Amino acid sequence: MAKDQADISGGDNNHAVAADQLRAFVERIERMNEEKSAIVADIKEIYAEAKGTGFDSKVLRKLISARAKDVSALKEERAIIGLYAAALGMDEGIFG
Amino acid sequence: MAKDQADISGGDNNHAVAADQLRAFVERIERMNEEKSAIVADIKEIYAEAKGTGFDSKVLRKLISARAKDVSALKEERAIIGLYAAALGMDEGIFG
Amino acid sequence: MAKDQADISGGDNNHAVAADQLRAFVERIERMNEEKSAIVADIKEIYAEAKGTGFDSKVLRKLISARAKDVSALKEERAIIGLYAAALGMDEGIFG
Amino acid sequence: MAKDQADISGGDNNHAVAADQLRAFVERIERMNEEKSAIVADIKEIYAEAKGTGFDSKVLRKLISARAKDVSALKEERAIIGLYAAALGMDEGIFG
DNA sequence: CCATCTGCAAATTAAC
DNA sequence: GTTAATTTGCAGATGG
Repeated sequence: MAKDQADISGGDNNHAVAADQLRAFVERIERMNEEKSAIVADIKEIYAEAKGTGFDSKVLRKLISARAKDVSALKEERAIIGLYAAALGMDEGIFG
Repeated sequence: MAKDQADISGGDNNHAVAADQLRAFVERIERMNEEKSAIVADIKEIYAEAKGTGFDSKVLRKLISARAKDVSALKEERAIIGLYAAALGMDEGIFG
Repeated sequence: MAKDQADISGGDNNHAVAADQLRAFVERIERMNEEKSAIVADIKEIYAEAKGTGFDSKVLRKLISARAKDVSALKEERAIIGLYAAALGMDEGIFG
Repeated sequence: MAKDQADISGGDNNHAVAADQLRAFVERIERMNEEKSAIVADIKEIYAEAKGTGFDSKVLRKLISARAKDVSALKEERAIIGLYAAALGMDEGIFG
């Protein structure tokens, strides 16, 4: 077995070490997943609060996703310009 | 207009108030969305680190999602797929 | 068991009927999947041909996806306008 | 310019030729993309029909994707997950 | 409350 | 082999 390879195949003395490593990774990921779930719950709450204040949450969602898309659309546009510039042998740097 | 209803339509000065409220909600949600993205990126990093240590990240994901689910529900699902497979004369052993 | 429910649970005489139905659905889907794969392969071929003619396939892909996005962006825009119109109690029909 | 290179940059009359070629490639690809979309829609319809007949479409999807894969690879994967689960002291029964 | 549907995340797949 | 892109699958949200 390569030395940079975790051993979980059992039978020999590296077993425990790999199991501990595995457990550590699993715990870290599960901890982060919990944090993520908490944030998702918070976001849901804010939408509910907005709804209670009279805002249509569907419209609000569209608005926010539209704003997010504007940003990614801008990046996309620059990427396309860069590609065409490269295709034409231009210096892409001039676009910032 | 009901007093608990945000004003986003009228022709009076409540416009500004509703607009401020809306802006506040949008900012709060976008802030939380950024936090969520950061966490998702962190999780991705941990998987990468685990992979670098020799663990199979695909297997790791399946393991973690299995831990998040109810054991009896998992067994139940497998049993149903097994029934379908049997109806087709497939090797039922392959499901897990 | 409800009469509109496929029986794959075994043991009784509806077993064979449901198995035949299941097999038919599986075969239809797998047939369509094959067609889809053939089309995907064809598309790949066209890109290769374009590349052989001197076109940068990466640029070509960007061009085509940008054209596709223009169409969906228009639909999205109309959907948003419709939502706002509805929120304001307007007749959406006037937008076409 | 090499003679097998499409001209999308020069200042001469080959412009028109390259533009026509490009247009032709774009049209062919977009045509195929439409066909692909039609097939995808058809597949979706079949799943809906199967669901209407009482089959669980989620299970059906898993079944079909399993059929598309190599059986020994699937068994191998399950065995590895079992090893990981054992390292964590989980109930391995849910994987096998 | 269920069933449909959109939107997001993950897994596969292709390109380099 | 590794990153990037497409596609599939899932979960959450909305409307009946």
